[in-house]
Amino acid sequence: MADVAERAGVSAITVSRALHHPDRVSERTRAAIDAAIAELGYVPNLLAGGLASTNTRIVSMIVPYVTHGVFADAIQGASDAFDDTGFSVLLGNSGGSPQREETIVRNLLGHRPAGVLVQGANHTEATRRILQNAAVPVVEMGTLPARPIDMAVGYSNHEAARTMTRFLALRGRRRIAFVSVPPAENDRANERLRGFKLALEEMDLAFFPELVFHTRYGIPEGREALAYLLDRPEPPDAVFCASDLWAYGMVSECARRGIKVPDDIAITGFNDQELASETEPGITTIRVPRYEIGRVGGELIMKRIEGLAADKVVDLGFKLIERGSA
Amino acid sequence: MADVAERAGVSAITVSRALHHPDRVSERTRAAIDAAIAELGYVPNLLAGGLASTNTRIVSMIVPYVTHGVFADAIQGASDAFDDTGFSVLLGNSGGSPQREETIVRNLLGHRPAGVLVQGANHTEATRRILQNAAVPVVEMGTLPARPIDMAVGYSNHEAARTMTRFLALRGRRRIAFVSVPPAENDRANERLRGFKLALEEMDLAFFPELVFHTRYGIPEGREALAYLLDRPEPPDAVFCASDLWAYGMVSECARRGIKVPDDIAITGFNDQELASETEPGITTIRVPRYEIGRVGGELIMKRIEGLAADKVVDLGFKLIERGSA
DNA sequence: CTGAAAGCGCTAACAG
DNA sequence: CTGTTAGCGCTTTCAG
Repeated sequence: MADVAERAGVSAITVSRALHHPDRVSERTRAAIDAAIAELGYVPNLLAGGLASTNTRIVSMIVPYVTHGVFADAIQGASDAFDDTGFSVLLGNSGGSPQREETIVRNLLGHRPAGVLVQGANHTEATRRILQNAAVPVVEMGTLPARPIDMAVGYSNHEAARTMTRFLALRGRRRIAFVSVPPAENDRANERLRGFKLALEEMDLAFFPELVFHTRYGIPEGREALAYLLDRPEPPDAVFCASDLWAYGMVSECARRGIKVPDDIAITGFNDQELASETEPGITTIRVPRYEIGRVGGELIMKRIEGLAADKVVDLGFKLIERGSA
Repeated sequence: MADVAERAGVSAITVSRALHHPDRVSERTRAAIDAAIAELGYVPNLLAGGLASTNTRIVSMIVPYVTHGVFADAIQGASDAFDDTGFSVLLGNSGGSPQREETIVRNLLGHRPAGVLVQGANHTEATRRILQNAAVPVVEMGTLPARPIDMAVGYSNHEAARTMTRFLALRGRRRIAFVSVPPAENDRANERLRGFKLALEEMDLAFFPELVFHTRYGIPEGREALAYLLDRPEPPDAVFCASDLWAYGMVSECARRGIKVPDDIAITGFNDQELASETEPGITTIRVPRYEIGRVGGELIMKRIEGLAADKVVDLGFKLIERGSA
């Protein structure tokens, strides 16, 4: 910056001002500075700027996996929200472990981000404390936490699961299976299970522990889940899948086995990914605002950075998409 | 850090050493410092550290889209490569535009990353210059550029497309259609088209401009492409899809229309995404090292940061996966 | 509209 | 093994 200043015949602070508040600098000096910057290929050192101003253009974002379509969409949403603001996303992925999340949060906060976006509300107590003390806007994404760290944007996994389960019950289903990841790992999964159980209770249906199947994400895993469930002494007449991938595997496996969906068995998904409309019949599922969660999360952060008031908890809702598999 | 030093009864530099070179500090003072850090909840300011040492633990990564599975895998790979190193990924997404990429590169370099990972080799001249002058390791991912900026990791899109096209020709296909994004946008697409044309020539087959279809990524777009191609006066006997999504749409559309794959028409994909094995018949496609590209890219950066020699260009190869659709 | 001085929080280099 | 000094490149504050 000193070089630029010298070449433009001004002091460093004037260069700084030309960069951040072009209107506070005369047109002539600004032109000279711009020319000098271009000639020298000057790239401002954001570390120095951030240090001096205690004020960066970094937003940290922590997700469990980048490869899971739901989170990739959220990252894209946040990234888009920062378009043309000069803000960038500093990414961390926790692999779904609150312990790793804590390590990552600690590390990412070292970069003094202007805000933090974090997936879910399942944090260690230390993570909560650290984030609260960080004195930057924090958005928890994807759920509506009872006790938000700061802000949150998402939808109610509990209500979504409840809605879907009631839908199945109202269609006359009596033995509803539940397929999910191990709930200990994952607060979304927990919420969905709670909503599922509540709906069963409300509809006077029994909960069958032997019809609960935990597995990893994936289409083949859906097939395995179906095989397992059909092997029970009393198989289910419906399956609530907590992800479309499993539902896809099941519907395609049913086609292969000649099992009629939804006549013989109803199958529902979750997330409404691109796949969900590709089976025959299409998968009845819950559409969630994957991209919008990241986008609105980013916007909430930006609002607060600009000193504006921002909502504490934004419920983006969900939608039951009926396609034929239930 | 001053507070920590005071509380531990040492100077700031000793705290710094305890953090970065624990073995250069006596066990007692280290314990005292660790205690002080824990009590105070001290989070080191990486901006100050980076400024003082001209040495950050940030690696910038620029991809066209986060939501495209291929790039999401690469991000995950790079992120995993940095596990337990304290390095983080600073993400930029260009939307596929070299012009936007230039803006992003400029911005991300301001954070003085220790390395840069960038998708593809299709950059503006200014981007090339800026990256070369940045004096940090740079890895171009996903292609094997003729004129790499610094390092590269990927596979030959040209050879992959050529291999697949020859495969179709050897199976007796004569009128091979080509479905891709508009090539101007995208160097991978360009490379694939070149490989496709070369193979046609080698196999004494004609290239039919009317059998080239450009569209966006997506399953429905695959269906549209198929409809278009079947509507030609002389329809193709094979379709080379530059992405599995289109191939998926086509194979499922063929099933719907009662067209026999591969007897009536052969269909091939590219990337080997999860979908590719889900159609009936499965999609014959090119498996590319999506995750490994990010992973190895990250490792190359790390090697160079550690002062080790690193390969200039790493060819991770590709593999033709034969599944039945061709 | 422009500048001088001071300092952001840390680490390199040198000393002891 | 520990400390002192100086300075990284920028912005804040206060002047002019």
